[in-house]
Amino acid sequence: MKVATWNVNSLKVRLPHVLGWLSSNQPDVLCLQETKLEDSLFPLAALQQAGYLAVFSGQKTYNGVAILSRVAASEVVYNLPDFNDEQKRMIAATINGVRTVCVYVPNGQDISSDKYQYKLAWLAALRKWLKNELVRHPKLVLLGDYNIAPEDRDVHDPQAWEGNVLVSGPERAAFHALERLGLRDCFRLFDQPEKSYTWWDYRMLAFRRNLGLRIDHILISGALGCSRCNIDRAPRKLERPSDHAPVVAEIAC
DNA sequence: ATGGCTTCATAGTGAAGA
Repeated sequence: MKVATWNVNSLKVRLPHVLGWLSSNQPDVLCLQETKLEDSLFPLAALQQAGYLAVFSGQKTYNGVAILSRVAASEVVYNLPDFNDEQKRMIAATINGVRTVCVYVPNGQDISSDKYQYKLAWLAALRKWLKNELVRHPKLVLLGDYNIAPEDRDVHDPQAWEGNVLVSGPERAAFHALERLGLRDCFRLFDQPEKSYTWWDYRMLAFRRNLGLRIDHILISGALGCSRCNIDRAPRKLERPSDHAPVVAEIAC
């Protein structure tokens, strides 16, 4: 099963890119983040025409997540249970017998801000919920924009980023706590090119200079295997791109 | 260079992202 995750930074603006990417790559599942669309505006018809069904949880202006799939999704959960959250950042569904969890982890803005505390609380709630979810669904994949670069090699300039959100100790500890639930980072199961990133700032010609971070990830539970995982930089080269690139993995039961 | 883009809300600028 080919699965992918992509922070599209507005599905309204990026719909042509998404449709083009689906057509060229033919994934079984594509998780989207930052759709920035109310549910009533979700482009179901256009996606259906491309051969995909969708479940989604969106809001105006910010956040919003969706799971596109060739076959129907079941047992859909919207938002983290037991975590009071206005922001639409999680959707989970079972597809082909695999529990598929799509997340848009808070950015955190700055380690001194309330948003950083919200980010850490959100990650703790995610971990707590996943621990139970893994008991009920041993075959589980967690895809999304984690807004965490797990290691220094995931950062173009670790010194410049030191002390910043996305790389701080507590955020990385939260990522490794997910790994301690038995989840494995598909990307690091294989030899990968050095300086592999999934996000590049729109400013400073960052993409052209490859000044990026690897913050979008696909984690799989122990009951699943992975035969391939890569970052697709192609959509980042298009006109009016998202600032994130898709991550793709081939997983098997 | 505490930002050099981009999106979205708006109707001239400001928040937020990462």
